[in-house]
Amino acid sequence: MHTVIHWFRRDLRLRDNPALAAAASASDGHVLPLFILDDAILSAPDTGSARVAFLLDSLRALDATLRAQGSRLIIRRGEPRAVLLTFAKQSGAYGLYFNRDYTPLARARDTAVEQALAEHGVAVHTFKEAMLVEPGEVATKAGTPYTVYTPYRRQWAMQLAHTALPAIPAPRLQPVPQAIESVPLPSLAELHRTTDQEILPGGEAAGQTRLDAFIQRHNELGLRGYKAGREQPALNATSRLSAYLRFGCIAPAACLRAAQQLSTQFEPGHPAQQSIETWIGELAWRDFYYQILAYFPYVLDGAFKHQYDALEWDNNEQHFAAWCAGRTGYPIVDAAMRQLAREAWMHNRARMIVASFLTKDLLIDWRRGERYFMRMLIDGDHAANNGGWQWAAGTGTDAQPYFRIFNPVSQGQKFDPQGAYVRRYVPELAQVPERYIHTPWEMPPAEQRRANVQIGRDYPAPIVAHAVQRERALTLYRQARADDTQSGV
DNA sequence: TTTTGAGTTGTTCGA
DNA sequence: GTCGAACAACTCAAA
Repeated sequence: MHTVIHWFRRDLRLRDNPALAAAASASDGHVLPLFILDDAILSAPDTGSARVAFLLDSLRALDATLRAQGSRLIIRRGEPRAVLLTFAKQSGAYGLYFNRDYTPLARARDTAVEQALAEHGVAVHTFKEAMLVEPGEVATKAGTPYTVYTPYRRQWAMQLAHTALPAIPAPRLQPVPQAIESVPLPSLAELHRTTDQEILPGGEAAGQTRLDAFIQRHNELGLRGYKAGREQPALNATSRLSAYLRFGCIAPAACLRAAQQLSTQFEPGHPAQQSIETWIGELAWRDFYYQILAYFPYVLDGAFKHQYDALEWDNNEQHFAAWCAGRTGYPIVDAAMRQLAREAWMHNRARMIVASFLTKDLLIDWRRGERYFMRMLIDGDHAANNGGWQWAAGTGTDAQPYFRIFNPVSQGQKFDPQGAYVRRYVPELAQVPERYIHTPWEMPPAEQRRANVQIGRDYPAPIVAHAVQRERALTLYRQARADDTQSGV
């Protein structure tokens, strides 16, 4: 026997999978494809049902693809280290292959696994897959990790410029011996979960189809029009690949390759080039925040800039509940929160608006919002979610954001000018005239009657006054900085 | 070592 | 309505 194990984790695909390809070539296709349902993750408060549903769907798709070529996905349940030890012993595998993960918990888990298996004579091989440029591959001249995006991005691009990204085909795998047991893939209900959220179809084929469509679309809804279209949450002008990237249904390398390939079809200086660059920048942001988390794991518990741990939040529970429910009285905020509840996904512009609103208007601790997002989002990713929230809260890596307090009215007017996004997700306001769509509380009573909505009854009046809260937030942040200077940290 | 330029995504005020 | 300046001071990265 010369069997090896490929441990699927966040790489639920066959193509462009370096660990899987290496496992197949080392074993002449005698690969045992394994996924471990880890109860610690499944029952974590951060783990929402939408994400579990997407995971299960992706696992089903993976199993179907494997079966089509005579193999199958082996499912086990339990603590990964113990499961892998038993599984390696039972199967007689001499090697374990997996792609690297970078969150603190994942790294601790993987180190323990490597150690335990090495002690039992199983060689462990790990690969770069989830990131395009790993921590350590770029550093400042001083040898420190980058904490500012722009210079990071420059180096990141230089690094990639002399890295080949050849497509890795799906390997041919030999059938898994009958004797190898697998637990059946549980349903969502069997995991004691339900969701009424509209979940995207999981799996490699669905992800690839989505990427192809985004690359090929010729109007402002595709990659070539991304730079302009991406700013309007009412348009489906983003790739919406986040969940597929989150679970590795699509490879970041495949995304970059597709973008670079499209770029060759346009002259330098063509407007499409800017769109392509902007979108590649999003892949760089992803790596940037992974890298920040890898080097500064404390960001999961507190502010990247320590002085902002001292912020004295209001943390008003009723305000938090209203924010979650999409009943703040600010239409763009409420539309976004209802999109999240309905679709387990939110447009990126909208994420910034609601995050700014929670922290700067409601003065609620960004970690409350971070946790809620993690629970609700189909693409919830610890690194990216944390980075986004810290950015919005002004506690993160960005250098000068203290005055960047979004005005929920002007953001709405700027990025949802006709109110199409608001009308789609806040049906109470569907008939409100354009003039009032982002300020419904200013509608005279007669106008409210015509629009079939009474503010304060059918739709809330604003729960806070933006101008007042903005000043309070500025004072709060000023205070935290002043305290910090005084304490001499 | 010291210095210099710059920092994802904004808002408001006053001319 | 449009436009430019102001909004703290600080830290990072590189020369």
